[in-house]
Amino acid sequence: MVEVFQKYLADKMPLSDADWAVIERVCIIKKLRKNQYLLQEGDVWRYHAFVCKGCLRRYSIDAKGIEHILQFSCENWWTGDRDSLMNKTPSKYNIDAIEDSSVLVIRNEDFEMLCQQLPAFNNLINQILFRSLNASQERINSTISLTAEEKYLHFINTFPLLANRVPRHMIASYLGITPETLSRIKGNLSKNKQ
Amino acid sequence: MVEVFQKYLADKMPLSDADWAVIERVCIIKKLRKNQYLLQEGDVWRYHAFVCKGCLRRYSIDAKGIEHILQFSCENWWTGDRDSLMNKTPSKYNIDAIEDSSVLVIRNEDFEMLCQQLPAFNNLINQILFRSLNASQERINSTISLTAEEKYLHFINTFPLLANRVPRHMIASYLGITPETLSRIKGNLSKNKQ
DNA sequence: AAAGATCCTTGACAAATATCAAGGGAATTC
DNA sequence: GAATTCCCTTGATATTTGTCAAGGATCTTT
Repeated sequence: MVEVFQKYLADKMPLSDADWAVIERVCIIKKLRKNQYLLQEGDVWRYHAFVCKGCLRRYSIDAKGIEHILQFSCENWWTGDRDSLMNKTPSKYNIDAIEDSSVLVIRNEDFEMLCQQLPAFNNLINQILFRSLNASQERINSTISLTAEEKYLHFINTFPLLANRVPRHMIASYLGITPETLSRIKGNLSKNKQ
Repeated sequence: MVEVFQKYLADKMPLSDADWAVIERVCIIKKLRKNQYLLQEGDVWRYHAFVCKGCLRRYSIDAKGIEHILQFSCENWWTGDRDSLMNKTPSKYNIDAIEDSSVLVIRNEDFEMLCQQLPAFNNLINQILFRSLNASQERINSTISLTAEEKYLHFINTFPLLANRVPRHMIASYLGITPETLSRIKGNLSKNKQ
């Protein structure tokens, strides 16, 4: 499974055998069954996590017990809770597997060592941070400016494979609408397409 | 005006006279009048911008001509468009001043030089990035999980000074609701407080 | 000081979305 | 294979929010 990570890195940065040896040494593979937690609310998160296979979701549970999905992560995406990681505070989020998954995790101290020893790795991580931030800002923009229907269309255009892979009620949660509303939107779109 | 930036840096990292001399050399101060643009949609953004005095907002305009405010930035906050900056693409956003303001900008190539020459500066910038990302994620979470009233309460609790400083219709835009809805929410909250 | 522009609130009505309930089909578990 | 669970859709109704219009207060410009 670590080969997935190796290929991912090699696609994005120069990766010598020596570099890979340093990285491989600190990689830990976790296999998760469907519905199994990677992180539970209240725990302190201590890793950087890369999805080798499968799909995860990060969500919060509000005072009424309703789940709100903040993020999906499938192959080649990163997941975790940087706030808990950096501040060493209990996380407000849960991360669990939507299907059986394999996740590669690296402890934060090992990760920082990699960033110091391997400038190309550090640059890659900085780029990923930038892209994460930009994606977050773009998502805020679409969340405050689009109707529910526009949000759904934006989602299926942006993540077509994901849209066919996760349950509709989870997509609804991610979009901040109810499953019934999403069902009606899909019905309306089908009607108009004919 | 650059002293504001100097004090901000000194509060957050060790800052020798030599360090400050290197930084001061690449600082540019821009004075903006109320409503004057720092960035206009379609332009390519080329700076990192720090607000020394005043208040700015970053917003998009949708297909119907409606403004959606993504972010406010007042004293000691950073602003800009990293997507446009990094990809050298035309920005989808506008940034303008809500009141007369002074903004310190640094060209990206100078900024990168500072990050390379001054490790403490680089660390500070990384921390700021982390905090920006965490704040964005937290905002997405609250945007998909809270009612309009809860959003407003969250906003005035999180940014009490800002809430008294920017027009209500801009707060409504930032929260993704209409000014009329915000007015009714405020009225309801006043009624319930009695 | 007056005129004009902007901000904000309120009323009436419309539209979008949520809530609740029910039921059918598919997937999962035993 | 049967029972159970989960997923999804649909109908009816309630609630929240948006739209449009109007008017008063405040701020800005002349």
